[in-house]
Amino acid sequence: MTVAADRRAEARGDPSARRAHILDAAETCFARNGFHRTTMQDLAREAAMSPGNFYRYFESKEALVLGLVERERERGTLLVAEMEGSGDPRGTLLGIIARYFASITREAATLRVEIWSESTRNPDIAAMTARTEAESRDWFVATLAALATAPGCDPAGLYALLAPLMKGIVVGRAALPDYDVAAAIAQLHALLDAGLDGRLPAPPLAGRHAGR
Amino acid sequence: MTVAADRRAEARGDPSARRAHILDAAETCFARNGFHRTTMQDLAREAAMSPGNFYRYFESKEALVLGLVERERERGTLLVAEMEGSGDPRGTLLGIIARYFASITREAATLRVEIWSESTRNPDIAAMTARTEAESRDWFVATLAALATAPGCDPAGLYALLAPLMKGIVVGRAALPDYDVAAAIAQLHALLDAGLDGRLPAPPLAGRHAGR
Amino acid sequence: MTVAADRRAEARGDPSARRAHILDAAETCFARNGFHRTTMQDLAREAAMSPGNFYRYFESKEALVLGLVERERERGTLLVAEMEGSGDPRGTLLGIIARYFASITREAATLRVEIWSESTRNPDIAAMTARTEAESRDWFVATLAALATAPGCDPAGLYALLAPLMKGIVVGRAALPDYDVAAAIAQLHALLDAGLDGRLPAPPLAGRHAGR
Amino acid sequence: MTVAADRRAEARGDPSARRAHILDAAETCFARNGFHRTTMQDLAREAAMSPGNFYRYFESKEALVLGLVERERERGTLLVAEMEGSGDPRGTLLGIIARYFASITREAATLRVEIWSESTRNPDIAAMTARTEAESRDWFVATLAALATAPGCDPAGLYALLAPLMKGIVVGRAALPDYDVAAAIAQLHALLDAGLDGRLPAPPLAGRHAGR
DNA sequence: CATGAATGAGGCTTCATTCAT
DNA sequence: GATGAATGAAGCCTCATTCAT
Repeated sequence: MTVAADRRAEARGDPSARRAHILDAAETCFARNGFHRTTMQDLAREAAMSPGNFYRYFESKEALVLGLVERERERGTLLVAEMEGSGDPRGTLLGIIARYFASITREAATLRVEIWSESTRNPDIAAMTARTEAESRDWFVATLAALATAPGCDPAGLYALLAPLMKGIVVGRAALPDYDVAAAIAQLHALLDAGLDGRLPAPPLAGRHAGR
Repeated sequence: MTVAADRRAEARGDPSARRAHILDAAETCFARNGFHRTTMQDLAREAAMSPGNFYRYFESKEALVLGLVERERERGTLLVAEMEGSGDPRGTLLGIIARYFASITREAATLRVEIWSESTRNPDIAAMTARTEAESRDWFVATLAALATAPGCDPAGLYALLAPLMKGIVVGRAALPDYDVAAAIAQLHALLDAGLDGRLPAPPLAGRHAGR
Repeated sequence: MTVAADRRAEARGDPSARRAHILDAAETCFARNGFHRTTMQDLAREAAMSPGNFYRYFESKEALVLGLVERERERGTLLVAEMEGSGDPRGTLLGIIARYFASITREAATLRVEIWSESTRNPDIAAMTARTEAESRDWFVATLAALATAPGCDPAGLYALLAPLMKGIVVGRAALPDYDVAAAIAQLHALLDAGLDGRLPAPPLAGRHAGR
Repeated sequence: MTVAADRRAEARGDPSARRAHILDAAETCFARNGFHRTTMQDLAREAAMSPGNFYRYFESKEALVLGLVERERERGTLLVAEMEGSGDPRGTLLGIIARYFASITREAATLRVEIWSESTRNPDIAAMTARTEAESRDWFVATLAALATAPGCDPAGLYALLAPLMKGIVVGRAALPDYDVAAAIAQLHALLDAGLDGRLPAPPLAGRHAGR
């Protein structure tokens, strides 16, 4: 299919393709300049579309961020489902970590931090972020439990370690130009192995089950 | 200096007290509503000061964030110096972690994420953040080395684990309403102990040297 | 023509039926929300028609108001002609007054005020309004003259009283939620009777001839 | 006082002078082009003021209309109070009618119709219009009662005639270029005299007391 | 003929910054 | 020094109108 045909197909009818196209542009712009420094004009230029047209697909500029977060969540779900089909649980786990935290581009990391920041101001985004986090935790804990190689492994406890670790790596990637992601990931892998092997000491007191 | 004297100094022209007062207001406002949603009018109200007056002490609204980050860095340096005087290195380490990551309020965490986000847009803030991070790392590595209880302890490697972990805890505190900070901190403490005892496996490959 | 046939004619291309259908929708929308607060999308929804289609029948949104005023004028002419066939001049007069001023709905009154307001901005509408007014005056004066029961009756003078009175009743109906139309109409009827009976004093000076 | 000094006095402090200045500009613009066709830029030009500055004195563009209506109401109250001091009730009555309905400029009439039209859309303006109407009615009825020269005079009934008559004259003045205000006013005066003399027949049925 | 997606000018409003007092 | 009224450049969004299908 030619590019022109592709454009026409996109331009015609299919609203979800249109939405996706807009979200692509928003992703690019927000990652590049941040939500607050991106104007609807910037977006229009990036999406090769008039400003007014956005509002046929999204209620407001804020709704674009929400759409972005939602799409990211769906993509995660899809990716997991896809990789789980491979029948290699450990590979899937490492793959997910790699995809979402290790080999993340600086722009993507920046966008992630931006979204966490918006989460603290916008209830809708906060809700979507919480949902993503909950789904992520459920999957991780289940997967860690399945991969545990020793009875001493505490999947929930391990996730309580992994989750902030992964988030912190994203922050480092975004905010520190010289951040050594590889080193952090190597440490994370070693930690993961140790955890699955039951070689990580449980914390002394209660509180070993993460979150609510 | 008494509080009254302090107030008087502030009421009259002591520029550094004035700056501090303004930064206090900025901290409050930015933590409450975020940088982009705080207007100079908000700031003026919070600081009980005319909007025009800010510009005698700070170049611009952006400079306020920079001032905030700088002050935070100085405060960290001061706090460390103070606590190290106690002659209890382990207590100092745990105290610093508690002060900056464990017992952080939600507002403070939010502000921290906000600043990380701004770091990705504003080179001055990025530089200041990088400097803070470098100083933090140096101190942590030195302190971990001093506290190591076994030859297998790898201070730099341990820091490569602790640093993102702590950042991630801040993100969780800020972006997830139900985040269980206590559980994460308990895990961190256990990890720290294990690390200092050399019970954490080093990552297989190198990667412990900074680089990109 | 049956309703079904009418619908079919409308569904197919009969342009004048199409125009009427559009004007119906415009009347509904403008009465409900006013000219300036009605969007072409609102109109499209009301008329069950695409926005673009309006422009095949009317030049612009403004032209719709003009069309509305014109239709209203024609309807008035028709109604008068119809009622005059009854051979009851007095009944016709009272009927017209009732139809146009007494039993007017609030929405209709609102629309009338809206149109007067637009008259002051749009020359085309002003011209149409003036024409309607002129025809109305001619008919009223002629009818009053025919109904006069005493030589002292001054039809033109009486109309100079009736015309603003009727307009004012419409304004009251539109702008004052608690306006008592019935009371005003009762007064108007009494006034009309008195005028036809020559019991109304002529104004001292001239001034009964139009002109500015 | 020089114009420059005047400008300075106006520019300095006094917010109510500033509000008045803005309302003057709004009155001019709204009368000239109507509320919906006047942009904040137009207003800014007319008021020799930047667009942003309006919002220090009025919440929104709509609030300007409300301010205008309110000021008009207050002016009416003031004017009445002033004229009543003259000790000539009949002169006061005729003066008020002249001032507000007879010698009204076309622009003023246009603005009045515009406001009636807005009344049907904006509850705040509707409330203010209703209040003005109520005060107007109270004063008219009291004044008519005081001026009645015969026991047969029905002040409330007379007002139910006068009120729409006056409104209708305003509509005519605004919407009909050739409207003969003088003739209408002459009729109104004659009607008023007849009413005060008890020479107007009461309407047959009840309903002789206007509105609620 | 009809559609409805798309356009893009322009409206209202906000807010960082300035400057006369 | 300090004030706070004023500025004016954008920013988000709406909506009459067009035009490819």
